[in-house]
This record gives sequence, structure tokens and C-alpha cells, in this order.
Amino acid sequence: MSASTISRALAKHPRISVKTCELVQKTAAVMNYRPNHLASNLRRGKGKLIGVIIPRINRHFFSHAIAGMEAITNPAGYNLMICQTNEDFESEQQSLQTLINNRVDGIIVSVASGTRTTKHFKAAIDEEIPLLFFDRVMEELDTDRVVNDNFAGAYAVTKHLIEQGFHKIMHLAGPRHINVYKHRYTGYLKAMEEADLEVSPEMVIDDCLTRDKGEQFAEKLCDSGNLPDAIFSASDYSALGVLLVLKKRGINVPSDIGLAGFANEPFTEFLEPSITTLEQFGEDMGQSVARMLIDRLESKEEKKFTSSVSFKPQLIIRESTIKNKI
Amino acid sequence: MSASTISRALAKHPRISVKTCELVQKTAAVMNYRPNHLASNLRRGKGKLIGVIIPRINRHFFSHAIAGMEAITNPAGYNLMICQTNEDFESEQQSLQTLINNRVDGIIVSVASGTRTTKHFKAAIDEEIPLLFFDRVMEELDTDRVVNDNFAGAYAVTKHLIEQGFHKIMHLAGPRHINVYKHRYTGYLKAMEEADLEVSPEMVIDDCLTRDKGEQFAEKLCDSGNLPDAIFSASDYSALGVLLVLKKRGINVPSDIGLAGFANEPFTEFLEPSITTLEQFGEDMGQSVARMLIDRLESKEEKKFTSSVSFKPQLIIRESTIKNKI
DNA sequence: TTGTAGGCGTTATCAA
DNA sequence: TTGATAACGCCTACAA
Repeated sequence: MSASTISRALAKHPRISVKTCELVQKTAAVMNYRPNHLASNLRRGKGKLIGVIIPRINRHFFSHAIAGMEAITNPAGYNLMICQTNEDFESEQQSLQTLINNRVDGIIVSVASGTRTTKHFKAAIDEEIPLLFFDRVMEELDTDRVVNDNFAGAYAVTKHLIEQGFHKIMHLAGPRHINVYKHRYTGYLKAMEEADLEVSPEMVIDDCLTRDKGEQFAEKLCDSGNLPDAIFSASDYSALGVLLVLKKRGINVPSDIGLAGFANEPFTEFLEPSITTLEQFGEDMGQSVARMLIDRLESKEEKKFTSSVSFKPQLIIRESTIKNKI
Repeated sequence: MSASTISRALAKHPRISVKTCELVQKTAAVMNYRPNHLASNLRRGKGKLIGVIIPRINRHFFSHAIAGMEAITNPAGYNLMICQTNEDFESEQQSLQTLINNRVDGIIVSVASGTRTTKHFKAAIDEEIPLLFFDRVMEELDTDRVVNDNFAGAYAVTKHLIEQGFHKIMHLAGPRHINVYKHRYTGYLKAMEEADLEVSPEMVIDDCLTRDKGEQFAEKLCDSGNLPDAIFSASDYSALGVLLVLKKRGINVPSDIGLAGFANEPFTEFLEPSITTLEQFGEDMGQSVARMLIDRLESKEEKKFTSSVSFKPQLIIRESTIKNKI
């Protein structure tokens, strides 16, 4: 029997008799045949490789996202090539080149905070390598994407704070050129506006996403003596920093000041008080984006439109925002 | 100029003139030549692929380990193919087959807790695929490995507890057929023995590694009314479970009972009291094992002996074991 | 429905 | 020191 017949039988090609097909499959199993992916890859010019560019592998959200992607890509025969940018633009640019040189089948990107231009992504687009964004997107580019509805999340938590009786609510923000932080900001604004609460410029603190930054901010805030009713931080880490300083200073959360974060980092559950935050379903999002890419890669007709999936973060209400214990 | 000359020039083959070599390099750069890894892989019969089998990607320790491995393998041109076992033996066996079928260059394994036999690893050894163990090893197999010195870690923390005046110290243990938990157990035993402290069988609780198990254990313990002086858990998660129950029951840590965990999970720092534990340097360990594998793959002469690196966990003393605050 | 033949890009071997 | 050739194993256009 010729190699081509076998190849076709194994690939379940339609123009092959059922009998032959079954015979081949059985014989292949018996003689423990394993197709050589390397040869197949060369022939097809594709490596069954998916590139992933993320800020950091070992953050809670991203490690869960990777787990989700692997869960989809591995059984489908694709490998992941994972690159970390550490939020650095140069590194992102370089990772992209590496992936292109490796002839990856597709690229999933979560943009570094240092990135402000889309030029480097053109290289992938020029090579006709499908480019998908995950969580952190370049909104100017019309590509497949899986994101969080950060606006809804921020809106929900701010509204919750307001309903709890907090009125002067400050916001610890991230760089506004990143969709994620922009939307957390606008969601906050929207909720405040709807409640007729004023947001003066000094109520929004820029570039305050880390524990250190949160601590510095809280120290200054306490020194000023002019406390808000509550603080909604775009990051659990800066919320952590704030809480630690407030506790040190003897300011009670939530009775003196409410506090909420974003991302449901594991530690938020165990702080005292536990911190209200938003769960982001990283694993599901990872699965979703991987499925989206594989669909695009394996669908017969070229897809002419882009898909966009948005996950709604889940508000997790904890002690730090429940003003009046029952 | 012939393809072979160019190939040799690019590979810096010794039998090629310096002039030609330079010319080729320059020309390649000018015309933006990118070698096709796929073809090279086929020819060499190797895919520059490293398989990784771990219990779970998204655990703190393992996600850091992966980050460390990527940091080494990526620049060296290797990709990682990551498989999760979820501690299940079947899944481990299957992952191993998948990796072998993918013609990986080498395999790094952290054994699932469900695994009790080494038979399935023979397949990799038969195929002459280098097999390395990471953290969780099969001690019967003589392979390259990178591990924690769990004995030293457990010994150190137990000794610390004893020095703090805790004498009746219980141990929450994991499955003894896994080196990691066996050594945490024996390290504990050794420290107790050296201090002439008795360890009766009921002082060692088997299969108590999760938050749930820790809670169940603590409930029973409290009901019994017979509290030890301290508890050393082989897992931060069961230590967490214990702490939550003790707090609920109004038992003070550390003044009523001391508590220590293992692995320095991020939440241990923020619990109240913060928990004494051991840091495992996952990222460094990941780098180390990746380097070890690449060395083996790329060294000219076949290595005839196996390497073993042991990292010493760092004792991190926190509130949960400081009996007398100053 | 099946077989034949050629080529994907690289590299090892042999010959020049 | 360089060039020609073959082969890695699979896939597909074309022929039968």
C-alpha cells in the first residue's frame, strides 16, 4: 500500500474507502506507528506552535490563563511558546520577532504597559500570522480578542461602595493608555456620576498599582489628615499596601474607610479585613482565547470578520466594604 | 555559492574560510535571512522542544519554576511543552507518551502524587530521551535532578519551634512515597529526636495537605480538647485551614499554639498572625534544571554520570511561631 | 479510489 | 575549503 494512501487514511480524507481507512488505522495501531510531526510541520510550513506574549508568567491571573490555554492547545496538538515582557516594550518587540522567526501559527498577546504603539504588531500581520489579544488589547487594531469587561467590574464595585454609604471615593489608577486601566477608571467615573458624586482631579491617583506605591500613597494620605470615605484601587497589590499602612496608623477598615481592589489575588481573602475585589476567571479566559485561535487556524474558509469575547468580572464582596456589620 | 557552504558558514563550521564565513553572515543579514527551524528539525530529528510534566501550572511554586525554565530555554532556542497531571498517575503516563510522540529533546518531570511506580518512565529512557526530575523525584531512578533539601527545611523549622519553647509538636504530613513529604517528615523527626522529644504515632497526621483537610483536622483537634504546643505542616494550605479554625474557636496563635507551614505561599505573609514557613526559590530551581538539561543536550561527549542539585529552603520566621513578643 | 512523484529547507557525506 | 547529492517523512497535485 502506498504512503499516500496511508497518509490519506490517517487524515480521514473523504476520497478514501472506509475499508482501507479502517485497515490502515488498525495496522498503524498494531505496529505502534507515530506520525513524525517534524516532517509534517516542514511540509505544511507550520509548526503547530502558538506564541504567547504576556507581562509575567507567574502572576496569579496569567498563570491561570496559561493553564487554560494549555488545556485547549495541548489536546489539539499545539504547543505554546511563552514569552514574558516584564511590561517592557523592547522586550515585547523582540518576543514578537522571535515568535515570527519560529514560524508560529498564531500569536496571543497581552500588551506590556510600556507599549504605546502598534507598529511592531504589523510584522505579524504582514506575515499573515493570526494575532489575538488577551486581556490587554491594542484597541486600534481590529483583531480577535478576549477581554474582561473592566468597565462593568469597576462600575459594579463603585456602585457597591456607594450603596454602602461611601461617598467620597478615591481611585488608584493605572496607565490610562492600557484598556484595562482606562476602563476601570471610566467605570468608576460612570458610577460616581450616576450617583451625582463629584470626582475632583486629586481623587484619582495615577500610576498606583503596586504594593509600594499603595503604601506611599497611604502614608501621604494619612499625613494630610484628609481621608476619603473609601478607596477603589485598580490593583489588589496597591490595595494591600494601603491596608497595611492604614492598619499601622490605627485607621479602621471599613468603619473609618472602605477599601476595594481588583483581580481577586489569593491574599485578598485572608487579609484582615478581607478585601472586596473582582474575580477575573483567568483560566476560562485562557481557554476561550485558545479556542478562538484554533478555530481560526483550522476553519476551512478564511474568516473575514473578527471575534470579540468579553468576560464579566464577578464582584466578590468582603469585609473591607461592609460598613455596618449586622 | 552552494547551500552547503552557506549552511556551514552560518553554523560556524571549522572547515570554512573566515572570508567566506563573514561574507555569508553579512549577506544573510542584508537579505534578512531566517533559518527555517522546521526543516532543520526534520533533518536533525529533534524539535528543540523540552517537555515539562508538573502537577499544576498555576501553583505559586510551579508557575515560578516555569518562569525560570522559560528564561533559560527561550534564549537557547528551545520551546517548552507543558503538561499538567493534576496529581493523577494516568494523566502523567499519558503526558509522557504525548511528549515522546512529539519527539521532545528532553523531559523535566515533577512527579504526581498519584504515581507509585517508575515503569512508565522507562519509555522515555528506552527512547534515549534525557529525563530529569524536578522537586518531586523518583528516587529509584538515577537521573539528573534538581530538588529542595526538604529534610534541612523541615529540620530547621522544627528546631526553631523547639527553641521557641514548643515541645509537643504535631506534624501534618503528605504521602510518604513522595520524596518531598518523606523528607519533611524525617527532618521533623530528626529535630524532635535530637531534642529528646517523643513523637508518638498520633502526632503525625497523614494526608493533610489542603485547606479542607487542615480545617477538618483542626476541628477534630479542638473537639478533643487535647492541644499540642505547636503544629508544623508540610503545606501552607493545611496550615491555613488550621489557622482559620483555631481563630474561629478563639485559640490564639502563637500564644496558645505555634504554627508553621511550608512553601511560602503569598498569603502566608498576610494572615494574622503571619505564618512561619519556608521559601523554595522556584524560579532559581527552574533555571537550574533547564540549564542542566540544555548542558546535557548540547555537550559533545555524552555525559556518563548524573548531576544532582539541591536547594536549601530558607526559613522565614513570622508571627505564628514567636511565642513571646518582646 | 489508489498510486506516483516531487518538494518543503536543512545538513551529513562524499567527492572534487 | 567548497560543491553536489541525497535524505529526513510527510503531503498533495496529478495520473491512472
